[in-house]
Amino acid sequence: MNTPTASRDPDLTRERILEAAQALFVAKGFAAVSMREIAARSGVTKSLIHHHFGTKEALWELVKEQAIAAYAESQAEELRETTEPDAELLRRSVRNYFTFLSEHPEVVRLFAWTHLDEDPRCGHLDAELVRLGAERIRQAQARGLMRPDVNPTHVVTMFVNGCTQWFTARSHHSQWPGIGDDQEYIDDFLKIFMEGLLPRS
Amino acid sequence: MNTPTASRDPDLTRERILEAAQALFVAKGFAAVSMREIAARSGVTKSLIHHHFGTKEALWELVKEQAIAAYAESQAEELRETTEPDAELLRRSVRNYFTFLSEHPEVVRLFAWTHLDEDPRCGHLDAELVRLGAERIRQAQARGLMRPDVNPTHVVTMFVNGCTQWFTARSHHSQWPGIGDDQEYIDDFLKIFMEGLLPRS
DNA sequence: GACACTATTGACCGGTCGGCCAGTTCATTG
DNA sequence: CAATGAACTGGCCGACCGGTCAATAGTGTC
Repeated sequence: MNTPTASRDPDLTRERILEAAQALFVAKGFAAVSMREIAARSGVTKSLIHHHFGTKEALWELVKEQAIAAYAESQAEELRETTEPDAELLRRSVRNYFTFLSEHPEVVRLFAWTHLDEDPRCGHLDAELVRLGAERIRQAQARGLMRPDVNPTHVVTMFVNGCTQWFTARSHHSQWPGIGDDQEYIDDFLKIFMEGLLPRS
Repeated sequence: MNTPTASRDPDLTRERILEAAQALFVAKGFAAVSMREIAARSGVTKSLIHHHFGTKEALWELVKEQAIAAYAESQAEELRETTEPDAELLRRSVRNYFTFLSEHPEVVRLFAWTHLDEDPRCGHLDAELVRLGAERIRQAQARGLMRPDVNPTHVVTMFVNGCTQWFTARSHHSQWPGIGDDQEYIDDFLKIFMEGLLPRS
């Protein structure tokens, strides 16, 4: 029988441990989480976590890799749709990126932890994605649809930063007077960003 | 005599402890730093740190407050110069903000840690600064110098985010192909940002 | 039904943690 | 020159840390 009894299901166990570890690491970071906490939350023994994943570091790396993989896959899918590289495509890409982050706060926080660790791996993982995005900007520039006097990679960086930091620093600027919600912010961001990218008349 | 001997100078001692604590907290965050590390780095006993600052949490809060205060003071000084609120003022403000962050990486990192702690205090500390900045944008809009169809607070948020995340996520996008240095990035950022803020013809 | 294998447990290890406290040293005050 | 109080030290506490290990309990195979 390939349906394991409820009492012993290593795959499910691994999954439960990973879920608990992700939730705790996302909330408190690597150093502030103990293996005992993860064990308690996932309902297994600490020893069992070591049995399945080795060290605490290895578990942390796995959690990060999962999040980065989810991010990379989502963005790769986005870029796979080969449309004419024009302003409309860029506007849609920004909106999709923004929506993805809003729906995956765990990715946002794990990225933030990773940045503070100065772990460069997530950088060269999406380098290819950025290269593709920048290439499309370059094409749009060549066709006269966007101003040619800005570095295409900086255009990508600017929109990624504008979206990411909105969610990362939410607790910060949510208290600023007059600030709007997600939709209002990204709408204003796109107004300024897209208008600023147009070629000068 | 009011010049204390070198052997016993509580003010200097406090300062040395604060310096060591800041360096370590900035580099590794609260949870990953031990009181013993801070003691070793500042050349005093662990007990003495407790004597001067109480608990580890209190020391952490003090380090954060110092950084936020340095930031707030720098920006308040910037806004105190009452010039005509036009596009040039905004451009200069962005450059100054960007330069400040590049010269104070410890502030950038402490802000990032604070965001992950979801500590809202830094948000309502600079709320007044943001209010002032947004007010100037509003005036420029009223005079027809900037497009009126964007939330002034979002304009401030957008430039703050664009600058902050550049330094926070440096280890990330420094590996992206074709990325430029600080000056090249902020130049391109300003090209797009300032152009996008102009009123439509 | 015997066997091998792995998931799972609980006890245990050496080490580090933040904090406390009794005692000592020093500078100032009257 | 006491004496008061703050600066400062070293040792200690109980709790918790990540990790190991031998033993147990199921699971699938011949």
